[in-house]
Amino acid sequence: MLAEHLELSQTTVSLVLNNSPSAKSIPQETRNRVLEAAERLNYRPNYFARSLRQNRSMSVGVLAPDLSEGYFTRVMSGVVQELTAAHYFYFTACHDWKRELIEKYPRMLVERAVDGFLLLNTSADHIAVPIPVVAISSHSPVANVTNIVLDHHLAVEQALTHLRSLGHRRIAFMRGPRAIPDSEFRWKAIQQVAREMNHKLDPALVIRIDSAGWSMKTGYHPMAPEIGYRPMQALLEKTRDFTAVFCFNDIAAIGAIRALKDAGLTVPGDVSVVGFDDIQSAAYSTPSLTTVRQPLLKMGKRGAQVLLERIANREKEFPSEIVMAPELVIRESTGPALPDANNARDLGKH
Amino acid sequence: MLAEHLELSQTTVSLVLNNSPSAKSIPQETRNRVLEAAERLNYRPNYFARSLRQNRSMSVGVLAPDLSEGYFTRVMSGVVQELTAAHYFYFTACHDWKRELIEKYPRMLVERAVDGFLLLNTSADHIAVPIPVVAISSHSPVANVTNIVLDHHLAVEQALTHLRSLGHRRIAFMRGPRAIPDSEFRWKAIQQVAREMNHKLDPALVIRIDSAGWSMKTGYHPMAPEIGYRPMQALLEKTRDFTAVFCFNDIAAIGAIRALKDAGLTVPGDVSVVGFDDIQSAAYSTPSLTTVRQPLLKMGKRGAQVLLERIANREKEFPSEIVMAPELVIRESTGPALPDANNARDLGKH
DNA sequence: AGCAGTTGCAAAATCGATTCACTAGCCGGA
DNA sequence: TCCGGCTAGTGAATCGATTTTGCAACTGCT
Repeated sequence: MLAEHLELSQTTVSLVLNNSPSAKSIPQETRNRVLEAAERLNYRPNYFARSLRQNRSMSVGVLAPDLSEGYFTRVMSGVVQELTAAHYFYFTACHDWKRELIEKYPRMLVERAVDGFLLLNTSADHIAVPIPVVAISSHSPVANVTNIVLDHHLAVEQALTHLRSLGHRRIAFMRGPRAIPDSEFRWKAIQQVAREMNHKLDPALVIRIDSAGWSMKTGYHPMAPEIGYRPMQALLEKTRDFTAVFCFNDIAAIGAIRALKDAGLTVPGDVSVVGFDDIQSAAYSTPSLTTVRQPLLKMGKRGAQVLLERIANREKEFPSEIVMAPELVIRESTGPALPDANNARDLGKH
Repeated sequence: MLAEHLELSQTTVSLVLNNSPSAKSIPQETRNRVLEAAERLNYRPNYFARSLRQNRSMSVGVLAPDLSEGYFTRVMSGVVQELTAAHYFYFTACHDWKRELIEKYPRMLVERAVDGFLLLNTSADHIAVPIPVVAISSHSPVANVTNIVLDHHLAVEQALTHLRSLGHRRIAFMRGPRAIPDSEFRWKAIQQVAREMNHKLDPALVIRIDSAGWSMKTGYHPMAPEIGYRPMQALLEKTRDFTAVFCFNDIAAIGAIRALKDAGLTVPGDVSVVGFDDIQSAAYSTPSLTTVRQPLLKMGKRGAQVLLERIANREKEFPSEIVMAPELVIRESTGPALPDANNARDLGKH
């Protein structure tokens, strides 16, 4: 503010520059003088001083497992659109699925005085902060947290309806890693929808991404199709009595397809594969993936919007859950079931 | 600090908590009293007040084109390791190759009082900020900027030596997008190494990622193999008189491979393909990619280290360039050249 | 003229730390 | 005794804004 000492008091300058309502008594001519001087001297208010007084940082913390391409990028691109429009910036912290970091980073960011918190794919259960929180793809009914979730029931319904209408009855299901909040939720939806559709769920056809000594904590990389390759390989060793598989996400689907090919099966000829998310490469892999698209961009935007509203109005009540609709994208990896083709081959081996 | 008014003066408390050297005259017993009270009351110094006084924010700005999986993730994971160890956080800003944003974001972040700047894959040319800057994969000799670069001469040498030792002589080269600083640098290296190795560069076999009305500004997505598919397709329409192609990056290589397959050629049977970067999926695509690995993690770590040093010591002189060594990773996408095989087929068409 | 209400601005408090300048008390040596 | 130096702190300035309070001058109304 020193620069302005040439003319008026700090008060006046502050009122004018912030276009404060109580500055209505200041005549246009004085305003112009101030604005012109600020422009000329390239005046920028000190961020710390302002934040100290107003007690807000105009920034939020984003807590995510990692910076993976598929999920993170897409969601963040929606988030950033909203934040930028509101003149907000964000700190990113990746917890790498480590419990210790999941608890430490929120504390550190609160000390950094972030105005709010955005959780991506991370359970809000163990996060206790005195600021607004919005969790995307988490399902914890925690007080003061708004969850932005996908309608998994609808998602599963779309996938299953598609597969069954192609004649598939023996369908394998791939469950997600325990650490990802959606995993359990998706599985519950699968069970319920199967019941509703009178579809028989065979426990022998259920595989897990993080089974058998393989978990997020040991060398998990979200972009590694390995997460789908291994469980599919394991399944194929036990049985080939299925004509379709519903994968936990697109990366896993790509890995599963490779495992199927390596086992001498064709996709979608012998086995149809459905992915989840619709990441960019889903359209580009061979065969291109039929997949349940999550409106990730929209989820990011909505999440950021709600967070900003919560920040602006800390008293108001906000919904604890906002549900978004998925959309089935049909591409090359699904096709009609060859009736009992696999079954026959399987029997032929005996 | 109010809480501490129970006992001592602000000064004392501050000295003790910061373990300041001038606190040597404070007896251990008093120290303990202060520390114990701070612990008990869960005291956290106000970030703004402290930053205002000390005039540093303990955070840096990261300017990148986008949040793509391949490059960004890998580099940032190195960066974050160093920043976290030094108790720094970072703001991310993605300029999406828009000149306007490339100039705007640095200004905004300087107003946010970041202590330094990290540029990823972004030219430092148009960035004028009064704080330390480290640019990773930029080659602009700008004052006060340290560039962390790859040894492109060595990189090209490794790739070319590999291909030539497999018998390849007719090699196509894919140039990168103009907007990416490495593109021009890589191309210069290719020209020079070719000269040194007596390798004939045929202009008819040089293709560009952003040729023909396709640039970063129109729908570019770093994860879209399309960036390699289109130029390869265009090349194949003109000639098939080549046995290998050296792609600008792995994503483009994956796209190029798909274009080759769609044209009825096999990889590496008919054409060998070399990528660049060694992103995660390079090892998982079919065929797995032979590629020049950039030590991205190390580049990120080194970049962050230098930036932190520059911040800690604003006067000292720092090198304007730090060069890192690449490493050729040989996988399935390259193989021996079939002597004149493609040539023959090409002639056969006439 | 007298009083209320508005206009146009300034002084000073405030936000919560860090840091500079000082001092009271005590001890030891000249 | 007197001075210097050490111990164990304290008081006040400072960082740079925002915000509260105050107040003189003017305007308008009766």
